Amino acid sequence: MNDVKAGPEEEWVKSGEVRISDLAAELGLTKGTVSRALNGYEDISKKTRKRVMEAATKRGYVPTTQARRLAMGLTETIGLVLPPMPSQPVNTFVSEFINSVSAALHLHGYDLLVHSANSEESEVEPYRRLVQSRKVDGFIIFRTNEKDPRVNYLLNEGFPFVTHGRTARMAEHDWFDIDGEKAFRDATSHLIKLGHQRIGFVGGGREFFSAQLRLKGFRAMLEESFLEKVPSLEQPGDLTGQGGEIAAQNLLKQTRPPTAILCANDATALGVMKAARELGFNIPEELSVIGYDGIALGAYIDPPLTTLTFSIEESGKEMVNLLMRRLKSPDLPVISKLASAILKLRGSEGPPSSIQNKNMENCL
Amino acid sequence: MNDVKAGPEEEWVKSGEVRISDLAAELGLTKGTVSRALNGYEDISKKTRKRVMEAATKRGYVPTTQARRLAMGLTETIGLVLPPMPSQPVNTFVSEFINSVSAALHLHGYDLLVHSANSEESEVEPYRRLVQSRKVDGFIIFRTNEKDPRVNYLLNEGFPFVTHGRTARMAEHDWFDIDGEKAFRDATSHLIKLGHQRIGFVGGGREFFSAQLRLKGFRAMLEESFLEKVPSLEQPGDLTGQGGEIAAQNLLKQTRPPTAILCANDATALGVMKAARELGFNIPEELSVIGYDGIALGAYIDPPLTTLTFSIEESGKEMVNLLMRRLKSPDLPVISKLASAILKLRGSEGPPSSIQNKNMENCL
DNA sequence: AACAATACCGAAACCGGTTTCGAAATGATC
DNA sequence: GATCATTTCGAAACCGGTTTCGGTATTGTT
Repeated sequence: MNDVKAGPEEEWVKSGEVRISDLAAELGLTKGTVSRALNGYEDISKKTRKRVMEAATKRGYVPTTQARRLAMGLTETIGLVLPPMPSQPVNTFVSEFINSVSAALHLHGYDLLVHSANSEESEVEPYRRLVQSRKVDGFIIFRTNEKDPRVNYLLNEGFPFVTHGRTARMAEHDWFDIDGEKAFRDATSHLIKLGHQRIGFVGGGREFFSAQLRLKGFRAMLEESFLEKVPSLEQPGDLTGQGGEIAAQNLLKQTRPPTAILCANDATALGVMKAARELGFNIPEELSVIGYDGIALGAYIDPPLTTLTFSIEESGKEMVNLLMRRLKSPDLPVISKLASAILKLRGSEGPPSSIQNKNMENCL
Repeated sequence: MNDVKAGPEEEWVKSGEVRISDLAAELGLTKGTVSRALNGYEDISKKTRKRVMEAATKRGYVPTTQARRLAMGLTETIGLVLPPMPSQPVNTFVSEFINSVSAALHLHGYDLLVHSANSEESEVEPYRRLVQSRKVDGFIIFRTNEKDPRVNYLLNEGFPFVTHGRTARMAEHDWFDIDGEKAFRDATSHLIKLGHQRIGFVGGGREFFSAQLRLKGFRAMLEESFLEKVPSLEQPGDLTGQGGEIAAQNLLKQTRPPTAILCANDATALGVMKAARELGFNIPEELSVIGYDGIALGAYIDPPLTTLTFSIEESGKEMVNLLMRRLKSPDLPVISKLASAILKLRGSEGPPSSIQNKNMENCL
C-alpha cells in the first residue's frame, strides 16, 4: 500500500549524467559557487562546502573533462607518436615505455594520447596536427635521430617536449638518455679483459644518434687499450635481426674473423648468433656476442644473451618529470638526465678459445 | 628606405593562435557563419564559402578540439587500458596492437587514450574514472577473462566497447577473437600426424578464457584421434617463461615424458625449451615444442620456434570497425568476428625419435 | 509590379565548466 | 547602534566552438 516504504529511493544514476548545474539547482546555489566549493576556494563557508561535497559524492558528480579543459585552456594531455613499426618488432620497449609514461603522467593528472605515424606522410605531420588542433600540451619523443625534424619543428614552434635520446640540438631541449657510450666502453672493456683482441661491431643506421654513440664508446675503449682499429671489423647494421645476420656473415667470413662481436641492440645480436650458428661458430667458445636492450627473451635462448640493460620504467618516469617541470615553468633553463646501462652477463660471452680453428670438443 | 618593400609581410603565425572569432572579424562575418561555411552547411553562398576557406588556410586556422568536442557532446576518443605488465614481457603484441588500433582509429577521426592500470586498485577503477569524467566514447579491451569485471561494469553502464577475446557474456557485447580452439586442434593434429602419441600441454591461468579454449582444442583433437588422455600431461602455466620452465620440468621428469609439448603461448614455449635443454632433451629430435603468438624473435632462436601466428594488425582494424559501428548505432545487434591463426612451421617440431632414451648421435 | 519562395547570413543560445567582480550578509569595533 | 572589515555567495563573462532560428535580400512567378 505504501509505495514510499516499498523500496529505498534509488538515488543512483548512470555515471556522468549529473551536471554542475543540476547540483547547483538541487542545492539552491549557482554553479559558480558549486565550482568554487569543489575546487577549494577560500571564499566558501565550511557549511556550504560540506553540503556541496556531500551532494557531489552522493550524486556521483564528476566534472566533464572537456568543459573543464576548455575553460582552463589546457588539455592535460601529452602526445606520444609511435614511429613506424619495423615489420618484425623484436623488443618490448615500446609497450613498457608507454606503460611507464602513462603511469607517471597519471600521477600528475595528465592523460596520454598515443598516435601512430603513417609512413606515407612526413614524420612531423602527426606532430603538426596535434599541435594545431591543440590536442596535447606537450610531447614525449623517443628514438631520436641526430638531425631530427620533429625536434626542429617543435623547437621552432616553441612547443614543450622531452626526448628519449640526444639530438644535434640537445642544448636547446630537455632530454633523457642512456649513456650508450659508456655502456659500450664497459662492454668492450669486459671483452678485452677476457682476452679478446679482435672485436667486431655491428652498428645501427647512421640516422640513430644513439647507435653512433655506442660506436663511439666502442672505438674509444679500443683506443684506450691500444688495440688496433680494424675498419673491416666495424659493420653497419639496421637494428634488426636480419641486419645482424648479414653483418655477421661479413665479419665471420673474413680470413681473420673476430673472436667477439658487439651489437648495437639485441635484435642484431640474435641475428648475429643465428648466422654464427649457421657458419659453425660455437658461442661463446668460438665467438662471444653481446647485445644491448636487455630483452627478456635473451635469458631463454641458448646460450643466454649477455646484454646491456637499463630500466625502462625509470626512463619513463624521468622523462615525465622533465616534461612536467617544463610545462609548469616554460622558461626554466634546459636540463637533461643521463642514466647508465649495466652489463648483464648471461653467458654468450667468454674468453676467446686459443685455437682459431673450429673444433668439435665443445660438443657437450 | 621602404620598409614595406623590405620583406614580404609574413602572414605566418604560430600554430593555433588564430581563433574562429578572429577569422570572423577579419572577414566581417559572425563566427556562426564561419563555422557553417567550414563545415559544409548548405546555407552558405559559394562566394562566402570560398572566402572563408581561403582565409582559413591562409591564416592556418584549425578549430580547437576541446571546444568543438564540448559543443558537439562527444570526445572522439577511445580508451585503452593496459593490463599490468608481466615483469618480463617477451612479446610485442601490446605495442603492435596499440599501433594498429591507433592507426585504424585515426581513419575515423578518433584518438586513442592509453591508460595504465595500477595494480593496487581494482581492475575496473580506470574504466570507471574514464567513463565518469567523460574522457572517452568507448573502450578497446584485450586479454579478457571468462568472468571479466571490466565487461560487467561496462555492460551495466551501457557504455560502448569491444573486446579482443571472448567472455562468459560474449552474447551481450561485440567481440573479436582468434580461434584458439581451432588453432590448437590444428597444431595437435600436426603433431599426431608426425607420429606423436604422448603430447604435453602447458596452459595459461584459468582466468584467461582464451587459454582455456586452446586447451579445449587440444583435448578435442586428442579425442578425435583416439589418443589416450593423460591428465598428468596437462600442466597449468601462467603464460610466462618461468611458468613454462616449471611445467616442463613436471612433464619431462615423468617416467614416460611426452615427445611433444604444446604451449599456450610463446613465452611459455621459451621456458619449456630452456628447461628441456637443461634436462638434456634435444629439440626437435627428442622433444617437439610448439608455441602460440608468433613472436618475431622465435625465428632467431635455435631451433626456430614453431608457433601459431595471427595478424595483429587485422585484429586492431577489425576491432575498431566493430567499435565504430557500435558508436554510430548503439542499438544494432551484437556481432563478433573470429579470425584464425595459422601454424608457422619453423623447426622446433618434428617426428618423435624411435628411441626413448637420450642419445648423443645428435651432436652435430 | 506585387507577392511568394528561396538563398544567405546575423543573432543568440548552448555545451559544461572556471573565474572575476561586486554586492549582501555577517561580524567586529568603538 | 553606527561604521568598517570580513566572510560568503550570486551574477555574469568567458573558454571556442556548434547549431537553431529568424530576418533580409535576392530571385522567381504570375
